[in-house]
Amino acid sequence: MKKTRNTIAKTKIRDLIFSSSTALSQSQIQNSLKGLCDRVTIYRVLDRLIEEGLIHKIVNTDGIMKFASCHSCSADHNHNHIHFSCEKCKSVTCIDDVEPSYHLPESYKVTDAHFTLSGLCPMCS
Amino acid sequence: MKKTRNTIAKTKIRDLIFSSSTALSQSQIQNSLKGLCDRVTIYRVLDRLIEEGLIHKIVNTDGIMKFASCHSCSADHNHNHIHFSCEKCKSVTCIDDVEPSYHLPESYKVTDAHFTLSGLCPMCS
DNA sequence: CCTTAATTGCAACATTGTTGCGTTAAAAAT
DNA sequence: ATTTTTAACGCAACAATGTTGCAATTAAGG
Repeated sequence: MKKTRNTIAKTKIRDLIFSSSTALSQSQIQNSLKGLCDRVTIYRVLDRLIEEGLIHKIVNTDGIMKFASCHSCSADHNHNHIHFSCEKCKSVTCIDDVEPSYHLPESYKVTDAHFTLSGLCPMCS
Repeated sequence: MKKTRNTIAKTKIRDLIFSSSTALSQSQIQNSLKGLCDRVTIYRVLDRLIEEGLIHKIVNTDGIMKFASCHSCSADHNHNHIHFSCEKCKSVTCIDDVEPSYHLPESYKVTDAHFTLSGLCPMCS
C-alpha cells in the first residue's frame, strides 16, 4: 500500500479538526488556515485523513460536507452515532453517546446510518 | 397571503414527483421534462411545492437535494420518517412505515429529524 | 377583454467540489 | 550530506448545484 507523508498542511488540518468541538467544513478550515495552503490541498488532505480512519465525513442538512474527528468511533470504527445540526449557528456536533435505533425491511442491505437531528443547539437556544 | 397559480411547469413537476416511487433531484426532473422549462423555474417550482406542503426536501448522503411527495406525512405533517439511499443506483426512497427513535440531552431543541440509511436497495442487492 | 401580479426565461453569479499537470519537498537510499 | 523517488503541492481550468435581478410573459379574477 501507499506511503503517506506528514506535511505541514496535513498536520495543521488534523490538529484543527481534533481540537474542534464541532465538525468543520472545507471553507471553515480554509478560513482558519489563512492561506497556509491551497483550497484543493484541503480537499485532498481531508480525503487522506478519511482514508487513514482519523476523521469522518458528515452531510449537513444543507448539503454541505463537514468533517469531524474519530475519537469515539475508533473501537469498532462505525460512524453511526447521531449528529446535531443547529439551524441558527450552522454548527454540526457529534452526539457520541447516543446510538440510533431503527428497523428496515429485510430486502434492504444497510451499510451506513446517517442520522442528523436539527434544531437549536445548547448555545443558541 | 400570496396567490399561487397553476402553471404547466408546476403541474408537470408535481405529477412527476407524485408518480415517482423514489425521491427526485432537480437534474432528474430536468431530464424528464426535456426542455419544458428553464432550470431556474424547476428550483422555484420546487420551493413553492414545499411551501404549499405538497412535497418535502431530503438531503442525500452525497449532499444532493432530492424531492418527494408528502402522501404519508399529510396527517401531522412531519417528515421524520426514515429514508433509504442506495449507493449503487443512487435512488432515495421514503420508508414511510418506519419512524426513527432517538434520545438527546435536554439542552438540544429538536425540530426536525433527518434519518437516512445507506446501502443497497432491494433492486440492487 | 382588461388588469395585475405571479411566474417565467435569460444572463450572471456564488459556492462546493474535482481533475490534469508541472513543480516542490518529504523521507528513504546512497 | 547528497541523491533519488514519488507523495504532495499550487495553479488553472472545469463541472455541478443552487441563487439573484430584471424584463417579458401569462394565469386568473373582474
